[in-house]
Amino acid sequence: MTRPSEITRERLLNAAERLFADRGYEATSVRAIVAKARVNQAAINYHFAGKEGLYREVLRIGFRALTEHQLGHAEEAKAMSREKALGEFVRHQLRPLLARDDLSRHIRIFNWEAVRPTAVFRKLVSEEAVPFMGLAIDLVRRFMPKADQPTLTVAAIWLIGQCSVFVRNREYLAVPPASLVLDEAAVERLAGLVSRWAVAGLAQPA
Amino acid sequence: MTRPSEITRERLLNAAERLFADRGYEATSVRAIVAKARVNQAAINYHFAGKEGLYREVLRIGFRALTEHQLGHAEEAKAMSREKALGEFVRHQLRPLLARDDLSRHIRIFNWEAVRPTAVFRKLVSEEAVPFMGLAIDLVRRFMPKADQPTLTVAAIWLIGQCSVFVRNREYLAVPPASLVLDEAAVERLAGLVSRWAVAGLAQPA
DNA sequence: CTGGAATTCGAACATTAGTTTGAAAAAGGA
DNA sequence: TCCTTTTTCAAACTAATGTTCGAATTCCAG
Repeated sequence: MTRPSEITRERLLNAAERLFADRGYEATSVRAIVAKARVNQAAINYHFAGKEGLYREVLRIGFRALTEHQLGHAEEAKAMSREKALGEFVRHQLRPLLARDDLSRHIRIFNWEAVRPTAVFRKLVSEEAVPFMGLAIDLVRRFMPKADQPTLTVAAIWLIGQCSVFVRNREYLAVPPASLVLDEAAVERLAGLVSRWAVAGLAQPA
Repeated sequence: MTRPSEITRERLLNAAERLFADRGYEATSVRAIVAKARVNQAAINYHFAGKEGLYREVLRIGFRALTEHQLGHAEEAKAMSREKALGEFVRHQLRPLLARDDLSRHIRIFNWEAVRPTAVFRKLVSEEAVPFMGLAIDLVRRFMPKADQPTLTVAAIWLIGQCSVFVRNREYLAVPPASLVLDEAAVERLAGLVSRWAVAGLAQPA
């Protein structure tokens, strides 16, 4: 495990994660990545055997971080009321609106995948059998304990959909007609609104 | 207005509309379009002055068809209860899940634009000042008559978001874990679920 | 040190993209 | 029919993409 090569690897992963989060896989060129990482053109192919390999690695890191983050919160979520747990979930999903950290970037990359899944992503999901929607399904189950699996899945997709629409349209929330400021207070308010609406929908009698 | 050239134009518009609806603007190549339309490579540039021009025309047609369709239903919507009106709106938004007609393709193209607006789209919207979300805002206003404009806009985005997530992920609803069949009855059921959930969210006291 | 392996580098490669070109063909009014 | 305009066509062009190449450089155990 030599040191200098690790630096190049790390820079590539870092730069790629940001660009993929901003523009998605296809719209991100290897030249843009190596420029941002300030490494040589051929570095991606040397270290990751191509653009796909680099993306696969970025996805893997994202998977790990997200599942870790979720597992870390799964226990406390169980202790909360279902309403509070859903509120936390929504707040977590809307995090990219405010923060520019690793976790937000991972969520944004997965939002791109929700729009048009890449072959890399689908393969990775099938291989690692990641419980991608597991948390969301567990969550909605607490509101609909007697629902069947398809209904639960639909409800989970529905829940995720109403969060991701804001994340994806981030830039357009700030301009008219929405004209949101998107500071901490505003995102908090937004999370509160969406949570209340979602809870009301899920909690109603079937 | 000569006749044979109109045929080529029409074939291009038709083929382009389908491909843009399936894959979005960037992922659709002019070579794919001319192949599907069975016209010459240079035809797009001759008739529409480039790929962008062709797309602009497709968008214009979509705008017109959708606003017409909406205006046609606006009157009856006002006569309905707000719950019924929202149900119709959701059913309309989910139409691409089932039908493969013009209207569905237009909705799907605008779903692509909701993900990552093209320059063409933004220019067209600003030029023609299309009341794109007007109907959705009117709709949610009936549930929240006292809300301010930003809140109404957020609610409208929220409503559209929870429909479009299903349209965009159409292919993945059919496979596990969702395993939906997506026949007429299933889409009807889905529209019913989403409507009820949305109504419950919007109708609750602020 | 030092010699072989690992890594970096600039250049070139093959492919695909949208567009342009100029000649050929078709169309249609006089 | 003739002649001009419109439309089609095959081919080439320019730019951008991901990848490969071989030489140069750096690294590090012996």
